[in-house]
Amino acid sequence: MKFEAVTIKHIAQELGLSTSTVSRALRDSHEISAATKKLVLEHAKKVGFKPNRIAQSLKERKSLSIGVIVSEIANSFFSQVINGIESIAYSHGYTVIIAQSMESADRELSNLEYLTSSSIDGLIISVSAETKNYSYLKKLHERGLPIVFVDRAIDDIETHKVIADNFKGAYKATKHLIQKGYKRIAILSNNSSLSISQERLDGYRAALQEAKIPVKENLITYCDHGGMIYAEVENAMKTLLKQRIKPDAIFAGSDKITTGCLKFMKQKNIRTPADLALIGFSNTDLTELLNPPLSVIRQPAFEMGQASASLLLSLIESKKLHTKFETRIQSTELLIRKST
Amino acid sequence: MKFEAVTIKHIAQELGLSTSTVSRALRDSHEISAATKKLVLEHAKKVGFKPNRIAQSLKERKSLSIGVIVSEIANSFFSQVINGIESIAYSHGYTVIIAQSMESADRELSNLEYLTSSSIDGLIISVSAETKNYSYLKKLHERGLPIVFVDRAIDDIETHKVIADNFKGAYKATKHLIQKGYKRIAILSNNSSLSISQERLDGYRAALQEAKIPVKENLITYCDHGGMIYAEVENAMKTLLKQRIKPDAIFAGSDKITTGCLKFMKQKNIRTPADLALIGFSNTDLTELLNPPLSVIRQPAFEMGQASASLLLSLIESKKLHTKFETRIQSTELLIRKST
DNA sequence: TTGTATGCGTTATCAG
DNA sequence: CTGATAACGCATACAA
Repeated sequence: MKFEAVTIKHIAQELGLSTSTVSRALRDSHEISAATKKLVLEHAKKVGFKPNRIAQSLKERKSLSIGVIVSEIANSFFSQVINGIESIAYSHGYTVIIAQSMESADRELSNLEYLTSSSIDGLIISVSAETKNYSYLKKLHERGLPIVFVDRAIDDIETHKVIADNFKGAYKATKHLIQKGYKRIAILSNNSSLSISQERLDGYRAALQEAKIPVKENLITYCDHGGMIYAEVENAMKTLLKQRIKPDAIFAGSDKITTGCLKFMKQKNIRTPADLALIGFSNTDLTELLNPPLSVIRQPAFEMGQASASLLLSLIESKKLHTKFETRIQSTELLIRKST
Repeated sequence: MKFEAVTIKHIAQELGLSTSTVSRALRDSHEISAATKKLVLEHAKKVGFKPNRIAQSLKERKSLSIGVIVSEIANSFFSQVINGIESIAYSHGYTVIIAQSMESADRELSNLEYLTSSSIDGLIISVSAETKNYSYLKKLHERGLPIVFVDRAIDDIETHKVIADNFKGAYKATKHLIQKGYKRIAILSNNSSLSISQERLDGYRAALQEAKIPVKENLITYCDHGGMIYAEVENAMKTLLKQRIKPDAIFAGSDKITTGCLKFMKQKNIRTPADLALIGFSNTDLTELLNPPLSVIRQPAFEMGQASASLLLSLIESKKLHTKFETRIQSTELLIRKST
């Protein structure tokens, strides 16, 4: 900050003490007399002293701050995750530094370099859909940076991963559609290189196979940026609807894809479920207000954020980030609503 | 970060140079020979040198980071604002530190104290609905901390304020309801101590007065936490609907209040606009997908975030934060949709 | 063109 | 119990 802040030195001068005495008094050291402590503490409060965290960080080699990289803040799933992270971090005296990759591997890398130039104690990341080369991230981890993955993880890096049960979510959603009598269930998947996409596809396939419905490859489409670009969804839908035998139900593989589908269907005047059934991942609470309300798979985003932050803080404090590695899975709920 | 990072000192030793030479070479100083520069730069790249931002901050007395305090991250309006802020900050090499007040004055103060302990170069804040005492904020500003208000400002503090045209937005929305023939238009306002609430109420009153419709105080209700607590909205709605002469239209004064109203009406099976018309502030794109689509007043949240960040950065760089003070108003759009 | 010394604010070590 | 001093990593005024 530009403005003149009160430092330990000022207090020391004004009180005729040494900086070390003041420092110790402020930290409530046992080797300082009660009288001096009282004097220093009262004066410090009076002049509004706040220890300079930057100087503390430099000395202690930690910053009491954690970095968070998500694909997009203005995405209800991620904003809820961040909310959870912030709530835990706040209660432990940590600052949260936010960056967004906008699904770009370049931006992700640049954010990574920036955040890790000795200014964060740990990192929570949901990798971008575009990321193929994670050697930099891996190197950071090997060099000792505590990392926790949330939602989108990299299997190669052995650390905590906080992921919803994507397989089960997708399985249940698909099964639900099957039970409703739908036979030609198409899926608009997120980028195929993401682990969550694979898990969701697996769940989708499993449900179909269980019902002895053949998995048709032409009913599987991909939105490489997770629907962040509406045209992706539009193209996928158009392709699907152009086929000789059209799908009778759609399974949307991400939050943005779900809203994209809704938008598309609205535009084309395709009613759900009458003309085409729709189900998808979604974390916005407005889906229940639609008419008819939309059944969705909701991820426990807030809780996932909280879990990631707790795990990260424990990694930071224990410093044993390679020894006890575990994956936490939190379950996803399928919210069945009238429409689908 | 815990792991051993490469410092200037290491490079200097390995190259048999002094730290100052290395430092200057890295900063491309003109007083360093091309040969040395090349040597240093190449070696630095090879060993993956990243300047320690904490040390730089301590030295330069600035941190290249800005603090952001909003009431709640997982609120579409604010997450869009943050998105805008981050996009500008990123392109200027600044880090964004996020904190949320959850509409609590206490949390706001504690966040403020934390962020300003010499670790941010400037602050963008949307004050909490609960905040009455802003003396701490004012003191910070007087002591030289660059501040920009976004959406919710404090008039007393003379600095940039990025605010949508709330008066016009509310005026247009109310006028629209009047033109549709509604006569008993109720308003669910945000906390009355917020400037935006007053502006919106003024717009509401102006439209009514222009149409010679008397302003009835019993049609004006307040949700003190801006609808963050659903019970607030529920109570307000129940109160309104219990009156002898019920309102025929509702004007919701914030994002959360709007969704709260939608939820309430859904629960009680009150159709809009058939039973009760609804219009409100909202920044979620799902409102257009409702059936019928909901007319809303949308704030240019992303742009407001961008504007705040630009203004803040100019304040930080010019350092003349008290000399040229101005308020930027960005207009709000009223999205007229089928339903209302 | 390069090196030496100093300080940013804090804490820790070592004396006193 | 308290004080002087060094150190964290970097940048710069001052010497050379």
